[in-house]
Amino acid sequence: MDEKFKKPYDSVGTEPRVYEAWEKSGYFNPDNLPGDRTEAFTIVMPPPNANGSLHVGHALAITMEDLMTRFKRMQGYKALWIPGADHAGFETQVVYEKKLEKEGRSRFNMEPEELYKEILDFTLANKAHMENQVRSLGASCDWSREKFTLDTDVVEEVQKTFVKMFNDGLIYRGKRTVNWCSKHQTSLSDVETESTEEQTPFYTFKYGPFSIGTVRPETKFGDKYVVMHPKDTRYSEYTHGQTIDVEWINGPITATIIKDEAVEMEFGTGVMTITPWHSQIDFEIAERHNLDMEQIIDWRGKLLPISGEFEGKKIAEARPLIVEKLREKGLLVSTDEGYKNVVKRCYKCNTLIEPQIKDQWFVKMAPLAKLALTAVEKKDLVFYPAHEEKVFTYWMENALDWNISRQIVWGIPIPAWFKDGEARASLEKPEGDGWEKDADTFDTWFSSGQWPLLTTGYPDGKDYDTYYPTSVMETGRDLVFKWIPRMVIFGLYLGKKVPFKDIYLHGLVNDAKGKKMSKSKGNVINPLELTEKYGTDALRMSLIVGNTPGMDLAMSEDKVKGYKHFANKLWNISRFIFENTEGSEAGADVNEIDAKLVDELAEISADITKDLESFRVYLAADKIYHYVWDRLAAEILEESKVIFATGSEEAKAMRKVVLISLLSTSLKLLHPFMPFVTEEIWQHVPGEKDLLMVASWPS
RNA sequence: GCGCGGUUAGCUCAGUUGGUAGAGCGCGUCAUUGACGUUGACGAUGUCGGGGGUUCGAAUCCCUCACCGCGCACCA
Repeated sequence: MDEKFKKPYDSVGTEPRVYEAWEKSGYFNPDNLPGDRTEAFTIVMPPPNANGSLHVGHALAITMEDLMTRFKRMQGYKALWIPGADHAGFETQVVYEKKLEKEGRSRFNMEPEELYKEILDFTLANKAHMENQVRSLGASCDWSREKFTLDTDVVEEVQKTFVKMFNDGLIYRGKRTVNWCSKHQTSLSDVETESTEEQTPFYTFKYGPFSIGTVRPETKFGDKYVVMHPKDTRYSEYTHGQTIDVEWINGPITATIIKDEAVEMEFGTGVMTITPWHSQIDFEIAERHNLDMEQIIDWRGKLLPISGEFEGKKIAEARPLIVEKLREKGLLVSTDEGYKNVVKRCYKCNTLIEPQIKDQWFVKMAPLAKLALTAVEKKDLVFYPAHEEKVFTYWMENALDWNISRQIVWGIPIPAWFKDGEARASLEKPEGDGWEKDADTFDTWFSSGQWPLLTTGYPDGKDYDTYYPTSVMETGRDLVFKWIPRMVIFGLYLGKKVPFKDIYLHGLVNDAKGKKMSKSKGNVINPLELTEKYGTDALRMSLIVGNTPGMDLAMSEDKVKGYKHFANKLWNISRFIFENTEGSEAGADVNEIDAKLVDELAEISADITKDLESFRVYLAADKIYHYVWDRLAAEILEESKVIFATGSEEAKAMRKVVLISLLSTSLKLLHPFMPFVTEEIWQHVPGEKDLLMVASWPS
């Protein structure tokens, strides 16, 4: 028996050595796997954002994906797990801008090329760091197939997709309302904004013969349309298109009556004026009636000359002054301080989103969403937990056209060209003079939405036929309406098949008290500190056991500690077995009692297999844990002590054989969950030569 | 406002097709140098959120209410 079994299990000394052995074996790459393997099992790693360190949520994802891959690899599949990294356009640019800010710099004083170069260096350094963290979590992914969202071939394919969609009429250039962040100077998609309910004073002003309500007096300078419901009898004396002269903020204006059903008769006075440039609903009304639209607030969030004396003032500063002016003019009817309304903020900097009209590229969602809905109906997509299907369906049924233009440098350039109001999509500059390149980049989701295709070599790479569609998508629950639909849509549109069948969604990892981790609360747990202290296997078990899909997990250090004890328990079980079975090997005949022990474990193993195949990994892990501790250690080993002390030579010999068999099977069953300690012990099991990671699954 | 989830032991949570309530941690008593400084044995604590229904039987299925959490939202 090896001397090291006389000491407690040393995870720190073991893990890097074992990982190196795995990597050297080449088995992470399915092309090198032993045996005759025909069926593929593929997982694409949700590419972590290459702009920071891994958090516990990543550790959970890596663990889940790794255990699925290891299980299938042992079952004899061509198991492929493709790692990657995401440049994470806007996210990374925000991180980098904060860094610049600390250094007293600003991106607005930099040449775009210079900024791009700096962010690239920053990202690549983070990416390398992150990959090592993924390794330390035991990830058995095929590094030779790793992809980065800014790899040349990825960029090219993403751009081709844009051109194809443009030619298919699925992408259009449009002047439409966008979510504008005045701090970051870019438009944002709806999922990049956060809506919060806030208390804002609600003002009612006199507007000619009407009373109109608003929470945003600063947008009202150009309001020259007054809108009411066509069926509102209170205002039946006014007709659509009629003009009236009213006294307003900066003097008299001529207002036009508009009748539109978008107005709620019950709300306020049932009359409103509209600001099409700075409101989605107003924009829609204006479009229906072909009304003028005028910008009131500039891209920096300051008032334009139309505001007269308020020109150049920021909204927050101008609002009370405008209210005061209207009051002095006798136009303020009332102020409701307790009014609550929903405002949108930039999800990164919390700046109030200013709706603005801007020329952007939009993806026409309706026909694509329909593809996704059909796939759900046909059960081509299966959600774990099942109820997430409803969330997915809701989003697909209510999909708004998707703005994919971003006014930032950090991203994949949009291959589009403009000349005299004409817009073209093309990888090359169109023929003729005067074409100007679109300076915008794609929304990150436009590239990551194509990730299952791009990582498997769409459209004609060597892996594409074998590994697309992939088998499982494992990711966070919050991505069910952000990332999943986009992958499904691109998969169906480009690849003609759903990109994956099973969708496993894990919940959030919270702190021990169940509170969301955040830097400001100071309760963030660094996974690598836990692996140093308790071992990666212990961390992995603590993330899996009792963690049902879709449910949030409370992460307590005690739990991790408990599984460190378990790793050591397994270590000592092995020590006992190795000490008492010198010279024996599994495979010889056993008596009836011992055969029953083998059968018992075979039954448990079949049960665990079923759990794993049905994504009940939390049960599978718990079952093997209890077998090893409560059955193997507490009962079988104790009873073996008696046999070794007082039994016949024949009984002793048979018991030795069976103990090796039980240990060997237990190690296999535990391997997907606790790969390091099981692999380390496996190397000392008599008769086993190859790595445990490629041993065949017990049933 | 709409939607989704949760409510089970002190804490964190399991409970897969309805069949006399479970785990880990914590707590209490005792034992133990043992394959295990990280061990073992025994033990206590639950009207399974409230109410109603279906059923021979409900933590589990249906209805309803309450509270907690999350997501979405163009009522100015």
